[in-house]
Order: sequence, then structure tokens, then C-alpha cells
Amino acid sequence: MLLNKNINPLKQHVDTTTEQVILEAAENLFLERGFALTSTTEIARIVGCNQALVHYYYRTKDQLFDAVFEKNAGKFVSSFLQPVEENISFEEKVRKKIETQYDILKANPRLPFLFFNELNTNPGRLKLLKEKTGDLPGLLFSAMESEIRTEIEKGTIRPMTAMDLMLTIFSLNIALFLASPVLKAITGMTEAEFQNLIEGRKRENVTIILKSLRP
Amino acid sequence: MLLNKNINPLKQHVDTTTEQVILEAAENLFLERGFALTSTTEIARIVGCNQALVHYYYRTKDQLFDAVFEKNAGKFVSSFLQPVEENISFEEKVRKKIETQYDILKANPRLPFLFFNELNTNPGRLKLLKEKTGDLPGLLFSAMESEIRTEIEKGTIRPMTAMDLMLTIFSLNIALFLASPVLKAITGMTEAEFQNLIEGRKRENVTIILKSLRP
DNA sequence: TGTATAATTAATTATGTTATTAAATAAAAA
DNA sequence: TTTTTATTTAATAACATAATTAATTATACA
Repeated sequence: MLLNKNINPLKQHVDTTTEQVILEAAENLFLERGFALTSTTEIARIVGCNQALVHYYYRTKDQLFDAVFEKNAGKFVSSFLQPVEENISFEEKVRKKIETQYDILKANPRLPFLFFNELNTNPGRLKLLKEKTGDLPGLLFSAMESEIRTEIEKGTIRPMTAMDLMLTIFSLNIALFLASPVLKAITGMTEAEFQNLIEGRKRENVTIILKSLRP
Repeated sequence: MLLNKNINPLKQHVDTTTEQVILEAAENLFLERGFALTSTTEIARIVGCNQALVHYYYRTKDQLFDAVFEKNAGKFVSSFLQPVEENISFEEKVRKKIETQYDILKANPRLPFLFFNELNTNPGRLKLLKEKTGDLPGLLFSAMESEIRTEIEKGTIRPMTAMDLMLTIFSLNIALFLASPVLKAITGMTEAEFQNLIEGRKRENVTIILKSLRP
């Protein structure tokens, strides 16, 4: 990479290419403001390069966003599809599922915003997502469905559907991250206090869900 | 109102002013796509009027959005602040709180999207919100806090904070509405099936939360 | 009816944005 | 070193959008 003028010196590991630097800057901005409110001009400004260079590497803003979205949507979707060990109790499986997803979100707190913002505003992206995930969700779903049925018959959990359980896990896990700017603003929490809240909320989500399973 | 050309004849109740029609069209678009992806030109196109007319009534796109956001954020915030009767059990109060909020969201399913999209992308709006709500959230909060403490001391519920309970209610209630486009797309549900899901989810949320309160 | 006022439009300005092109510069290869 | 290729920039085209202005049309009212 030739570019080395206005760049934060800390970021100058020898083998970051300009292409990567652009992608990272784009990722940060897209995660912060979404597609519509991010311009290729601003990406270039942050990278410290000419705006045409952004297009040189990624041709269009759409393709650049695609690269960012693909990568991040992948993380998000995988947070649902992450398999859990087989030889543990149902309760332990559920706990693991919640915690795994929560950890991924904690490490990528803007994921829910990017994901829902884009999929609520761009119908084309929804189609792509469906094509990409294929029938994986369906398979995962019926696997969970049968497992739940077994537990219900054993009397270890109350009657419910796989959809119920999935939605519950998902709802409790994502909402905090979506609401974090609002929450910080109206409560006036410090960043440390908020990190504390995030930490505690993981256990709380597990508690709530495991209790809610009981017959 | 003079304007009556391209307008859907069903919408021609005698006393809708052009100003109102513009506001309604704007509301629909802002709820559907958010601020950035909505143009005053498109609002005008839908109303069937000249684009300058939108500015004639509302001066700027910002002011028009303000009008829409104010109204809708009000609904959303009130879904939290809705008071409940005093002479019922704690459990009944919680149930009522969940259901009241859920009903408001069910009647205004795009509220969470508008609210979070805007507040995640526009820091200025966060400040306004904080100023507007003032210390109402704090008051409500400490009221709930003391009520919860009482219940914990009585041994009727497990230890938890008001923040915990609020976040749980809120998380379970909003997530379904935020996720609805994604959910519909990847499951391929019909609208009827989805309405059914929404219906059942209200009771489910109550069940989950009430169970999760138990010591 | 005629006049003042309100509502509406056509035309235009100003601005920002994406995308392209041609030229300049740096790196790699010969 | 020279030549070729890759990277980067300056300039600008093409377009959309928000906002303004002056002119036109409709409404109210004297």
C-alpha cells in the first residue's frame, strides 16, 4: 500500500492493504449509521484517500456495502445456527445457545442495528438473505421442534413451540444492544455502568428463559 | 382543500386538509423507510401534489419528520409510562403492563423500527428525547424499584432490579415487531399466519415473564 | 362582482453524492 | 535502467434532492 499520509500510525501494521483499510472504515461507518447515511466521500475522508479510490477497489457503494453486510450478517446468522454439543441435557443446550449468541453480540454490539436497519428498509436484501440461508433455518427448526416435543412428553418443560423458544432467546439477546444508545441517553449511565449492565444481563437472560421453560 | 386529482377517492372524507394528507403520507413513508430514504418529492408524488407544497406547509423535511416522530415517539414512550391500577396484585400489574404495551405495538407495528432507527443514527434526536422525557423515567423507575423491593422482601418474587424487569418486558415486546420482515421472509409465512403468531405471542410473553419472576 | 388572501404550481438554485475518466505517480518486472 | 502494470489523484459528468421564488389558480369575503 502506498497510502500512508493521514493514517493513524497505530494502524500501520505493515501488511494492511489500502483495500482492507477502506473496508474497515466502511464497516465502521455502515455499522454506525447504516447504508443511506454513509457516503463514499466520508469513507475516503476517514481513510485519508481520494474518493475515487473507494470506487477503484469496490466499484460501487452497493458492492462495498455488500462486502460489509455479507460478513456481518454471516456472524449474526451464525449466532443462531451455532451447533451445540449433543451429549448434554436440554437445559444445558439452551443455556449454551443463549450464551453463545450473547457473546457474539457482545463482541459485535452494532450487529443487530445493521441487520435490522438494512432488512427493514431494503426488500431486495431480504430476498438475498433467504436465498443464501436456503432451508438451513427450516432444518434447524424441525430439529429443535422434535427435541422440544420429546422434552414436553417427558414432562421436563411446559408445552411450547420451537418458534416460541427461538423468539424468546432472540428477543432477550438482541434488544439490549439495539436499545443501548437510548438507554445510555435517558439513564445517563457511564460507559462502565453500561458494560456492567451488559455483563449481568447475560446471566439474567439465561435465568429468565430456563425458568420460563418449567412446566 | 383544493387538491383532489390523483387522490384515492376512498380517502376523500370532506374535512381532511391537504396539510393532513401530506402528514399522513409522510408518516407512512417515514415508518416504512425511515428519514434518510424518504424524499419530499416522493411524499408529494404520493399525495399527488407539487413538491413545493410539502415545503409550503412544513418548511423543511426535518420539521415534517419532527411532527411525525414526535407523535410516534410519544405513543412509544407512553407504552412504557402507561399507569396501571393500584389496587391489584403485583403480578396483575406486571401482566397489565406487558399487555398494554403489546397492544400499542400491535396497533403500531412500525413504531419500534422508526424509534430505534432514528435514535441509533441521529444523536441530536437522543438529546431532544432526554430533554422531553425529563426525569419522568427516573421517577417511574424508582417507584417500580421500591415496589419490587417490597415483593422481594415478602418472598413473592426472586431478587431482581427494576431495570431487569423493564428490560425483559421491553425486549420481549419489541423484538417480534422489529424482526417481522425477516421472519416473514425466511419462514415464508403468510400474513394470516403471522397475525396468528402475533396474537399468540402476547400470552407467551406474559407467561415467560410471570414465570421468570418466581423465587 | 371585485379584491384580498390562501393554496398550488413551474421553474430554478444550491448542494451533495455516486460514478467515470484521464492523467500522474509508485511499484514490479524485464 | 527501461518498460509495464498497479495505485492514486484531480477533474468532472450525471443525477437526485431540499429548498426557494415568482407566478398562477382557487377561495373567502366585502
